[in-house]
Amino acid sequence: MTKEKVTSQQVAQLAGVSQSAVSRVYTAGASASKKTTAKVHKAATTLGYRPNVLARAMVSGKSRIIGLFVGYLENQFYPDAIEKLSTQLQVKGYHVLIFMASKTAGNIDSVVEEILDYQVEGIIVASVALSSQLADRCRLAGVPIVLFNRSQDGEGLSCVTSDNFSGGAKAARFLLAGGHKKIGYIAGWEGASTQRDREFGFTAALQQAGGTLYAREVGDFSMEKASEATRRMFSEDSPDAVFVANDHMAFAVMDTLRFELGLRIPEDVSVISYDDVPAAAWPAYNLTTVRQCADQMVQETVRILMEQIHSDGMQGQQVAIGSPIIVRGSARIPEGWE
Amino acid sequence: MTKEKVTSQQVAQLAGVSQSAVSRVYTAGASASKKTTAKVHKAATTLGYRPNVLARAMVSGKSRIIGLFVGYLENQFYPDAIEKLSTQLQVKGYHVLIFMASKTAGNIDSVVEEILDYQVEGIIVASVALSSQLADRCRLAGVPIVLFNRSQDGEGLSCVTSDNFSGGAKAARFLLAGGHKKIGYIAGWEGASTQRDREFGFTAALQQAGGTLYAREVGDFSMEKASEATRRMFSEDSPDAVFVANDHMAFAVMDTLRFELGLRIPEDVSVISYDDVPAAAWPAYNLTTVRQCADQMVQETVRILMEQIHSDGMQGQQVAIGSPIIVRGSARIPEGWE
DNA sequence: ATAATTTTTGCATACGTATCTATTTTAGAT
DNA sequence: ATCTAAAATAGATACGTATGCAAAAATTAT
Repeated sequence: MTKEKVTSQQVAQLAGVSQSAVSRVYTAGASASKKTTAKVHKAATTLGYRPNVLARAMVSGKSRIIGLFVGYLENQFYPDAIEKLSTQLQVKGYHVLIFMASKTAGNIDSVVEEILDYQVEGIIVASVALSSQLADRCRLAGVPIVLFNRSQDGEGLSCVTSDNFSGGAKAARFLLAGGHKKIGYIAGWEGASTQRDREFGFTAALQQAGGTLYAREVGDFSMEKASEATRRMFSEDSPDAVFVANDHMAFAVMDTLRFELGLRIPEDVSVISYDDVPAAAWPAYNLTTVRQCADQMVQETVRILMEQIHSDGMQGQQVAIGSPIIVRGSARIPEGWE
Repeated sequence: MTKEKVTSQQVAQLAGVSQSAVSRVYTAGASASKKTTAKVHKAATTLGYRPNVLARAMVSGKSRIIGLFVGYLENQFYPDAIEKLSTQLQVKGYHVLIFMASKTAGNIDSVVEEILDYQVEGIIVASVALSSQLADRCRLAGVPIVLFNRSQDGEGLSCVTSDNFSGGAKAARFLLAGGHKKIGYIAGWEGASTQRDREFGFTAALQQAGGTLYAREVGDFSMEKASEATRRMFSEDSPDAVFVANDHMAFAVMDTLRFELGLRIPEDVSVISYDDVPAAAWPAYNLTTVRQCADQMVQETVRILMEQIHSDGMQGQQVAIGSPIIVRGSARIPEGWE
């Protein structure tokens, strides 16, 4: 490889100025006369010079890198979020270094260390739980963390979620208003705050209406396990409606209900879930679901992260974005539902 | 933020050795006695020291960063590939800095410049075409490029694709063997090599069998446009089979055929496509499709990239991975198909 | 025109690490 | 124990940039 590294030194020489002058031309808010700026720019373009971000990071302490720690991308919600996160951060001059938690030999701890090795200015953790030890480690290193789509009590960590509790409650009220009496729930992975809060909200609203959960199975946010959960739940005394903890599982649930158990949706059983990923709108599923507004969640995540980066010792912020129910055709629509 | 930066200098002091000794302990293949190594490790753990990747990058010229340039993540094939790419590179000690091409204000050129600013050791370009000017720019900077799921003639660029030509031909032969006479094609974005090669292979196999394309519409790899294309194609003299340039569009095509046009699949019309993304296996679609083996493609991509990084002035390599047809239920299965 | 400011500039240094060089220590051979 | 070869070490330097400081130039006020 023909490494031709153009440095500020070379530009300075060609432009007939000092290296520091070149640096100042490329540093926002530094003083440089119009004449020098012009000379430097001309020399820079002829040489094809661009500042080395890494060298800049060394001396300034600002790497312009955000570490993104993500568990898996199978659930469409995450690629969608990554795309939005990356795009928004790109606009602000930051870039995303991605770290997969999943199939790595190393455990979560070692991945966090790897992130810190890159001197990231902030970390976004999506769909992964962080030990308080790791959180402390980052705090000590002065690297702010924002949890995306997970909340965590007691750590003072910033997090952005949808309002899972009220979203779950909305799902319950929708099914109740539709006249359902035997309502089941297929849970996600029980270690997840999203799972917990959605279920709490759902059962709370059921109980408030004098109802109770008719059946419950666990699908672990996996399609395969959701299918199995569905088979168990509908082996006898089938529910007439089921709330699934996220869309990703709901697709498996619907497929199992229709193609294995021969049930019609929503005539025989109503299905409602959570997220509103793109596929939920596909006619094959036409899924009634509680929308998790990725745009707003991303926006808040970026906002908090920027605030934490630019101010010292910020308090953690917990944000929950409103989650509207999107009525489609997979669940019986209550009479006069506006 | 309480910035506590632990440096090799501090470790050296605590361990009672020189800074260069600390460096050598953390550098593979450098000489350090067992005693020193032990002392350094002890001091490092008490202080919580880890080498600064950026500083290391400065002097060694190795950033351990791979730039990933990606167009959009809506098509499930890409998140899947990203996950695999990131995981494999992570194992090799590299990490992925992601750049979205899509909704950025800046054009492709400026994004490539941004990538180079980070002194990446290599670039993977997924689903984006690169001007020869940009390719030259990277060559000049000594940064190897591998095109993922795109090929480009005449540039000497490395690329990894599936064997789109033979894959397209397989699709044609499958439909022909199924007795179809009126075969349509819904094309992807016509600037894409994948689109072109799949169509070439498909029509070549049709012609070899004495057949010809009955209808052709363009869907631009977008679900919405694919739906429109389907409506046009089936407005009169409907085909009895259709090859769709990728799964992502095929879902829209199937939904349109079933829910708008009231056609049964495969009884009224056979649908076959390309990629085999996870959703293709979902019972709602149960799509017969040509598999693009993401695992092998990723493996080859990483292999080529590593070769280019570790050897000077490598020739570009073009790899096409075999693409088997995955028979499911969306297209009539020929008699006696093995 | 001179003095008082402000702006611009070059020089030197620092960021945290790897690596070259010369020196010292250790091990091996006699 | 002495000499030789090998291994380990400390010191110095370099990577490419930003920035504090003092000097120089440009601007403004008198």
